[in-house]
Formats: sequence, C-alpha cells, structure tokens
Amino acid sequence: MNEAVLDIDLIDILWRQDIDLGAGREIFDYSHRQKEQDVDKELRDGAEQEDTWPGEGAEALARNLLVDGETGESFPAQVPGGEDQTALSLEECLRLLEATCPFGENAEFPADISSITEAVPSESEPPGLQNNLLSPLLTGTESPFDLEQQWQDLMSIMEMQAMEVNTSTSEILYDAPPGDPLSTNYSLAPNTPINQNVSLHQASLGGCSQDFSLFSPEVESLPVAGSSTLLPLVPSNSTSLNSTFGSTNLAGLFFPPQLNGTANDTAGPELPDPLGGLLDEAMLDEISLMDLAIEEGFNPVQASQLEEEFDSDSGLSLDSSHSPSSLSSSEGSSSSSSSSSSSSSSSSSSSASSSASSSFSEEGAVGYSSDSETLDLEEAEGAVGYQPEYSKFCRMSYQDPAQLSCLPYLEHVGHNHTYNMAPSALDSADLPPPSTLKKGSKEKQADFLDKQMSRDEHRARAMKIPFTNDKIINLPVEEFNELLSKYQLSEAQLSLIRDIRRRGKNKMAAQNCRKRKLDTILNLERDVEDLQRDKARLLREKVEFLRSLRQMKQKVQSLYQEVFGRLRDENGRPYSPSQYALQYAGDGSVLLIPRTLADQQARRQERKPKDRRK
DNA sequence: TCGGAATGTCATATT
DNA sequence: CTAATATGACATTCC
Repeated sequence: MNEAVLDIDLIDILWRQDIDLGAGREIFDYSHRQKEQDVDKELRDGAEQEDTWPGEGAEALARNLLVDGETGESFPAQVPGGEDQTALSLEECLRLLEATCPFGENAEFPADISSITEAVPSESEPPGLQNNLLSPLLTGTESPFDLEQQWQDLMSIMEMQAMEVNTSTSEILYDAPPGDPLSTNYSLAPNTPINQNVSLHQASLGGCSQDFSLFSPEVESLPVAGSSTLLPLVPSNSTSLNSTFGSTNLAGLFFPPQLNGTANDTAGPELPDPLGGLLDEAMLDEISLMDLAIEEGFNPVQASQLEEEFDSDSGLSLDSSHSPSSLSSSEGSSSSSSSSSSSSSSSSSSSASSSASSSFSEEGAVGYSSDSETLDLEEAEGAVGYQPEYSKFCRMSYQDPAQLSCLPYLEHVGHNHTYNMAPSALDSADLPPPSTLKKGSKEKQADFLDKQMSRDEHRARAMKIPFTNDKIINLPVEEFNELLSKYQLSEAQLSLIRDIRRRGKNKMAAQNCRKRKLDTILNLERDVEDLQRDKARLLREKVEFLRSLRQMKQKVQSLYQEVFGRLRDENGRPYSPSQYALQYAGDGSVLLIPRTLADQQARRQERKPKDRRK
C-alpha cells in the first residue's frame, strides 16, 4: 500500500485562501461547450421551461444532463498529472494553494467537511476512461431529471420574485451582477430579485462553470481502479470547514469539471451528492414557500420593506397584542385572557374598570338628582333622557372618569353610533362650548334627548321607574336590590327593571365583545404581517446560504484539484484520479486513498442519511 | 328604496 | 344555582 502522508491542511487552506475561481473555470470549463449547447436545447424543449436561459446556466444544466445520459464516455484529457511534469512537494503545493486560493470570502460559513471522498464514484466505469481528477470525488444522488427540475423550480421562483417586485431590498437580498445576461433575457432590471437569483445561477456558469456540477450527476461515475493504496495526507486543523459541511462528503462537492473534457464523460451510476441533496431540499422548500407567497399574494420584497418599516415595533406588536389594556374595563375580571392590543381606542379606557364605572354612575346619579322619585315627569324625562347618553358615553369609553367633562356635550354626538368612538375622537370633535349648548332652548334639547333615548329608557319612563336606567344597569347587585327595596314597585315595574338591567349589561357586553373581536382581528393582521416579514427574511437568508454554499463548493473543488494535481508518488509521477481520491478524515487529516475505498465509504455514508430520514 | 355599518336584543354558553 | 359575562344570530337604526 502506498501510504503517503500529505502535509496539507486542506481545511485550513480552504479557509484562509480564496481560490481564484476564474482560473478554475478556465481550467475545467472549456470542455463541453459544444455539447452543452446542444443539450441545452434539448433540455429546454423537453422541460418546457419558462423562457429558457440563454445563458451559460442553461448550458451547464444541459451539460449535466448530457453527462448523465451519456455514460461511459472518456474523460477530458485535462489531467493535472499530464501537464505537470515536475513533481511538487506537498509543501510546495500548499504554498501554491495559499497563494492562489484565498478562502476568506466565505468565512461566515463554517465548514464542516468530514470526508472528501466518502462518496464514491460509481464502480462501473473502466478506469481508463476516468481521467477526471474530480470524478472520483463526485458523488451525486440527483438524477438529471432532478437537476433539471430543480433549476426549473429555482428559475420559476426567481421569476416570481422578480414579478413581485422590486426595489431596494431586492438588491440587498441578491446582489446580481449588473450585466447579467439572464436578466436581460427576462427583460428585468439588473437588480431585480430575479436577476439576483439568476446571478446565482449564472455564477455557476460564468464565474465557474464547474459550479453547475454541484448539482450534476456526472460527477460521480468513476471507476475504481484499483490499488488499495492508502495515502494519508497530513492531518490538519481544519475544523472550520466541518461546521459548514457537516458530515457531508467532500467528494460530493466536486463536480466534473470541464476537465472531463471531452464531453460527456461519465456514465456510471450516479451517486448522490450530499450537498446536492441539501440544495435540492432547500430549493424545494423555497419553491413551496414561493408558492405560498403567490397564493397569499405575498411579496417577499415588500415584506422585507415592511420589516424595515416596522422593525422597531415588530416585537411590540406581537407582545403588545396580549396586553389587556384596551378591553380591561368591562373585562376587568377576564382581562387576562384578552388579546386586545394597544390599538388607538384602547388606552383611554384601560385604567377605568368596573369599579370606576360604578363610581361614575354614582356621579351621574348625583347630577341627575338622586331623589328622582320627587321629580315630575318632565324633569324625570329630561334627566332620564340625558342620563342615558351620559351612561352610554361612559360605557362607550369604558367609564373612564376622564371623559366626564365631555358628558354635557354629548347631545352633539348624533346617535348611538358614537359608542365606539374613541374618547380622543370625541374630545377632538368640534363640539360647541358647553355653556352655549346648555343655554340653548331646553325644549329643543329635550326633544333631541327624547329622540336619543333608548327604548328601555322610554319604557322606564312610561312605567315611571323612579330611578335612572344607568343605576339600574350599573349598580352592583347588592346596591341594586337595596334600591329596589326602597320603592314600592309593581311587578311590571320590577320586571321591566330587571329586563333593563339585563339588556343594559348585555349591551355593554356586546360592545365589549365587538371591540374585542376587532382587536383580535387587528392583532391577527399584525401577526400575519410579522410572519410575512419573517418569511421574507428567511427566504432571503436561504438564498444567501445557497449562494454561499455554492461558492464554498467551488472553492473546495478547486482546492481539491490543486492539491490532487500536485501530488506525486515515489516516482515523481502524478496519481491517477481514476485510481485515487482525497479524503478528509474526521480528525482533520487529508488522506489519499484508492478509489475503491472511497467508493465504499461513500456508499456507507449515503445509506446513513437515508436511514435517518426513514 | 337599498345596502352597509353600527348597535341593540335575545338566546345560550361560559365563568 | 345565581349573577355576570361572552358571543352568535338576528333586529333595528341610521346614513
């Protein structure tokens, strides 16, 4: 067994260096141009995609598909070994990598790469054909169809987003390159979300054609050739990557670069790419989300804008929704359950509870003249007629004592509909000065008040009930009974009084109930807004993560190729990618292992996730 | 006069 | 069980 320890901290390099993707692209990318185009056409025809992507993205997709379909093809001739006649030491490789592949960009994404080559290329292929350096590492679960579907979905999502709108936030969300060809095809502004998404798509194409390989199955199929040599590379402290990629197989990260070159190479069975799968799910999720958004007429971008607008109080809205303030007065006993919000009308009444109301009613009674029994009918009418409005107003405002001052002018309130007016509204209403009103003709006022009397008040007057409806309604049971005992009332009168009390209480209850209902609706609306904001944010984040993940994959791929291409055996010859693969061990070391081994491990790892899902 | 919104009432459930 | 409340459904009132 050839066990060579490579003193390379792959992860470390990954993190510290940023690979020049452009170069990588150049290296791997030129191969399938021709075929890609053909495939692209086929793809679009078959899939009936929206408007097709004229750009490279389509090509890339096509490439992937093409590869799948055509198995067993010879690999591109671009094997690193062939070009590099001189064997480089590992140290040299490292230096080179460091110099050329800074990985700083994605620092925000902790990477977790447990294994580079756990995913194994398919066994079926003849070793000879597989010159692709990356191929061994490539493992893709996705079938061509899946890929296509994914991209279609993704594109549709982007399209939807673009349609939905606009603007500034979109830029933030997805920074699309200005001259994005795709965007032009869509006739969209460069910065529209769609562009952004497109850019994502395109990034894989333009910036790095390999990118596409992330989702491409072609990656996998590599024959295992042979030897069981195990060449351990030097372990390094590359824990950082692990976090990001978790236990994913690095192999999955690498796609068949243009290196494969000659077109359509691969044919073997396709192994799943862990990351690819991840992306798949993510994209599917996104799609579903977008579907929801569409159904709801929800515009993520708008939502994000809302978010900005409401950010300051978003928390409040949710939390405050549980504040009992608005409904407290009548719900004194049950306020805890109230979900009323701090809506406009609520505050004034918050502090006034039933106790306040009772005291208030007492006041009203005083004004009305407590010894009502002595009043003549006319006086009683006036008093009674007036009181009701007074009490109504009190109820309306939840008996907030602060509103007492307004009572005299209630006549101007028109009709009972003023119930629900917020106290502030009443205050602000241009009511003529009290004095002038009061000094107006009493008769007119009496008529007016008479008209404003409720049915129960009329009934009470007709029955000559000796006290105000307000008292009847608002007095506590004890006082109420006490009051009744003071008078000699007929059965009819008693019955009426009880009805008045019942109806009066129910009237207030109905008002409160309606107010509660309104508050509930408002709160729900607020909740919906909050959720929409959250949803938009999550979508943005998801897009960001996907983009970053893609970049990471690109970088890892480039690194892998760099490292592998510079490895030399005892004789100073490069290792064959068809026979060896790099594997990142759990302890941070990077091993050069035979493909057969890598395949086995890849299969093993593949099963695990599946089992878990079940 | 019609329709809708705001209220009031009733019956009934819940507290 | 009674009283108070809450709430759905229907009625009334007003614009």
